[in-house]
Amino acid sequence: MQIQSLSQRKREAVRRELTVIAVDLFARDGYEQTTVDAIAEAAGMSKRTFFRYYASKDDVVIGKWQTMGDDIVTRFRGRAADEPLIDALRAALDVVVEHYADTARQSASSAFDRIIAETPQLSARFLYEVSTIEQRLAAEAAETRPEIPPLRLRALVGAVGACLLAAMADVLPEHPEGLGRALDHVLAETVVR
Amino acid sequence: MQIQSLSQRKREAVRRELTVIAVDLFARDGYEQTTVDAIAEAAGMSKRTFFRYYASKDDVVIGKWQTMGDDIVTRFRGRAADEPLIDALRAALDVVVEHYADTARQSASSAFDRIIAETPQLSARFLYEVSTIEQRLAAEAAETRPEIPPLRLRALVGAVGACLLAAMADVLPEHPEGLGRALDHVLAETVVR
DNA sequence: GACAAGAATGACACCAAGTGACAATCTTGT
DNA sequence: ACAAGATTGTCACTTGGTGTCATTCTTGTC
Repeated sequence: MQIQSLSQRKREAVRRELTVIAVDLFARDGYEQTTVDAIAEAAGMSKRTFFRYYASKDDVVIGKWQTMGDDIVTRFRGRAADEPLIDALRAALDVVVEHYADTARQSASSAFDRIIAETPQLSARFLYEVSTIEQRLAAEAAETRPEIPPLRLRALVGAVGACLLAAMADVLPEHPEGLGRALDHVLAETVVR
Repeated sequence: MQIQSLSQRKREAVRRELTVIAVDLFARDGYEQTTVDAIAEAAGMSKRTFFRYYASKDDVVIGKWQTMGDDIVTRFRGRAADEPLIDALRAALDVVVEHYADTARQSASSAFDRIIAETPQLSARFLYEVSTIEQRLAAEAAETRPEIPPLRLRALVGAVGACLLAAMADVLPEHPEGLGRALDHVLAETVVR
């Protein structure tokens, strides 16, 4: 099963390299202080070429959450339609839980998160990505569970998302591996089944 | 009780005028298509002066939610500490409910909302403002209700916020006056008391 | 291995959002 | 009327981002 062409794979490699370089600079000098010119120069390319790999400076940092969103939606789609909605959503969010449980990329991941948290512009973009994921999940759920009214659907998905964000804020800085447990706990505590 | 100085009041008047002019242009030509130069010219001032009244183009549209946030936090602060947290939050959100129930400024308000909804950049900023309000509410609640752990606090506030957003999306386009009822309904349905 | 088609790159000019600095003008209280 | 302080305009500048076009690489093919 060959999904990606060779050129696409190369493109992904360049994007990854660009991300590493950029995040390094962001961590060292701050996001706003780091110009796209500086990133491009550090990566040995022109500013114009940088923008052919990333549509904006934001995307370098936010990209991770776009792919995470795709994975979450995909996993949600794999759940049975007769499973209680909360459980299906919780299962889909294992994508995030597993991501943070992976100790290998832990330091890299926390660098991303710190940059996002420190930069209002990026925090806003991040919340927008989250809300996009929620919308996709709600749309998906509307098809598989037509008996649930849209308002209830949106609220439930949003509430579960809020629990994830709360758990992340509470747990990630100290013990990221405890995210799953924290999420289960807070979910049971605040969202009606 | 004179809180505002005369010059501050004048400043507010200019800001309001600027907002009206800008939102008109946004509604007519689109947010991104409308340059700050165009707004400033329409208002008879230089671009530089525009930026002395609003720190960014976004703020013209988002400003409403900043003051709304202040009002929500203020009203929350006025609730008794022994009131169940959900009820206190719900009461604070009456600021929003009342805002949309006011038929007078209804068309103006929906113009704002449409511009925000149509512009990803503004949607992101809007979500950021909402999360700022939630953080303020959580911080406030942490003081008055020290017995509730921070994680639970954040999750509850976030879940209530998600219900508000869901209710707004569901109800505002057709019957904005029904926001309060819809919020009560969805809140009872999805958030654990 | 040469060669043509197509993709990736660089260079350059351009636009729009902000910002800093400074001089000019307008409001004030006296 | 006048001095002090605030408001404004002008101008130059930085930065993110885009359109265009010529140049250079990659390719698959013969």
